[in-house]
Amino acid sequence: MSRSDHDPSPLDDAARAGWLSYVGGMTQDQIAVELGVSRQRAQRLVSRAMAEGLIRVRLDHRIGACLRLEAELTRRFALMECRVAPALAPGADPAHGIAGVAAEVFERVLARPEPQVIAVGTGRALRGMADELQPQPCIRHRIVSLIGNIAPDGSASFFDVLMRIADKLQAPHYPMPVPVISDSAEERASFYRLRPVRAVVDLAQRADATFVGVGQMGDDAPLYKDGFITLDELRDLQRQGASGEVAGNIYDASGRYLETELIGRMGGVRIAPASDRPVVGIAAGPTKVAAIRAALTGRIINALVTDETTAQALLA
Amino acid sequence: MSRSDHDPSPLDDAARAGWLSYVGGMTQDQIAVELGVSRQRAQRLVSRAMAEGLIRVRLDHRIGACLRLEAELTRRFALMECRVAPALAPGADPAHGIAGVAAEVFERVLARPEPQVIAVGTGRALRGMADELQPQPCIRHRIVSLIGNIAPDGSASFFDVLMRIADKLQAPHYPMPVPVISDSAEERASFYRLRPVRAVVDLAQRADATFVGVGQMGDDAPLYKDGFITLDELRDLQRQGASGEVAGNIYDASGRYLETELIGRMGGVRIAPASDRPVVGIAAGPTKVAAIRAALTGRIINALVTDETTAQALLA
DNA sequence: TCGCATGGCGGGCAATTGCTCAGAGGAGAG
DNA sequence: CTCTCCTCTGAGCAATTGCCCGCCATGCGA
Repeated sequence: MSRSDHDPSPLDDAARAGWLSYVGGMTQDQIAVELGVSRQRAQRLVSRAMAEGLIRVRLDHRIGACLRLEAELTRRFALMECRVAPALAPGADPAHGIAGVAAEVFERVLARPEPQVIAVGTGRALRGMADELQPQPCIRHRIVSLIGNIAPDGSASFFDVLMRIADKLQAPHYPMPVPVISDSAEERASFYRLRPVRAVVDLAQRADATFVGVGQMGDDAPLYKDGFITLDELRDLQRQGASGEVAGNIYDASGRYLETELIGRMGGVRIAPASDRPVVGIAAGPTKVAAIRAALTGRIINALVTDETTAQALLA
Repeated sequence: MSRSDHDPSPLDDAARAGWLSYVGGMTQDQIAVELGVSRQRAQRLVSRAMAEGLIRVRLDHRIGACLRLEAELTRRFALMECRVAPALAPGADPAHGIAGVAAEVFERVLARPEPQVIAVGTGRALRGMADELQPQPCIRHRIVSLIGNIAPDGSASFFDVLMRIADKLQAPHYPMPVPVISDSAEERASFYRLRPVRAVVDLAQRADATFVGVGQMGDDAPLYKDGFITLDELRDLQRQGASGEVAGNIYDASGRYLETELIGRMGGVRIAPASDRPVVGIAAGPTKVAAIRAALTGRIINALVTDETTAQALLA
């Protein structure tokens, strides 16, 4: 087959190989012949296409067991929406399985006819969701960040969820220009006094839908592991009953926000409990069960995307 | 792993196996262990999940060569929209490759904020698109058929595109209660005089977007092969310069509708040329090149989803 | 109750895929 | 100009997958 076109991007070849493999169902030998390369190169291209996330896989069948868990969680915690992804292998990254399902929930919000303001947090699960989103122009919606992404060392973008989502949707987006943790409550307040900051905070607080990860406050709490707080500070929070964290706000086992000097310096927008608009928690994994349950109990989140294993633990 | 749930649907197991395989990336041996079945059964379940269409694969990367073809087609035929899917193996079903791409275009129409009336034709390509659509509730839109689906022998649903789409979208839908071919022009006219029929026809004619297949009029024309017209009638049409067919209306090489006694009996809604709203032709394959080019030339369709090979032929 | 058709199940084998390893080629520093 | 480092390449091999075949259970008619 004469493929006379000059393919400048190396990803083009990968995409083409992935297309032939996944859509065309061709064997790697056939792909190699079609593309005029060696079998090994074809295999590398296909594997690259997968690794680069060029290929998006969705399952159209809702499994009965998951539907039952969704119904039970919805009833028990009076949720506005709930999605349970099938269990993956016990050792696998729990964020991976729920990413696609979370993306479907997000896309449903995008499908609403009215222009939406959508607030997003950060974290591994949100990042996974962003990667699974189907690219589509949605310029009528606005995406706003609930939390700054400036790390203690000044570097940006740990998991830059906002930019990735806005990029896929070509939507206007509003980063939160505030440090995750300021040096003092005064510094935080001075940020919040700035007019542009206030505008973003206002937008976030009146979001039509909110998507957040849920952080746990055990000994390997993300806040501590990512260097936002010290071990001493973590221990102190644990002593005060910290159970979880949503958008940089820490709450106890009943889902009530804690108030400490440290928390007074944290930059995230505080989500008002018991919102009448969906606040979707996206989280799974055995370590997060307590944090998720607390957030559900306190109605900090009123919708949930999780996996089967976590759902069972939440109901146990 | 104790999976104590009773899975009533056999598809549930297939879906779970497919999930573990495609999302979890597990080997069939691991899946077998996880599900507590033999390796062979796991393999059968995974293969079943694929065969039943439970798994939807999309590619997120637009290949440069295809983008160039899209740009050139758009320019040459003054198209409102154009998408070119990468080439598949020469022998493969051309409808398969373009189905996913067509579904993306359709979904973009669904994403419009205003309630849309979407008209659809029939055929293999449309059917493929329907299968690739992502299920999502879109009750604000209406789907209307351009053409009846009553075969000469009275059986319904050759490729019942309308129902499949409406089913996935839970959208109101309007079938066209008219035979594909009536026995006489008078019979056709009497159908069209019925108020419910008129209502559907009106709706179809003012659709905000239209999706149609393109039929060719060679010796193996679908109209003839599916038994809607006889060989003699086909020959007669060919003599009169029939080049293609869209929604049961036949046109010549310059894309002008033909008028014959036979055509006067055909039940499809005639699409007005040069519409100011998108009329998307979904078609690919070497046999269809002439029919597509004619439809483009006559501006019966003003948007196109096709594959690389066909695109090259159209531009040659 | 028996015989036969049907359909699912596991065993085994051939095809396909993924991975590792040694070597080639190219860019950049000295 | 040469050396080194780094990446990419192709070969070979082990793991994985797909498929065919004989077997068994179940259901239906005689």
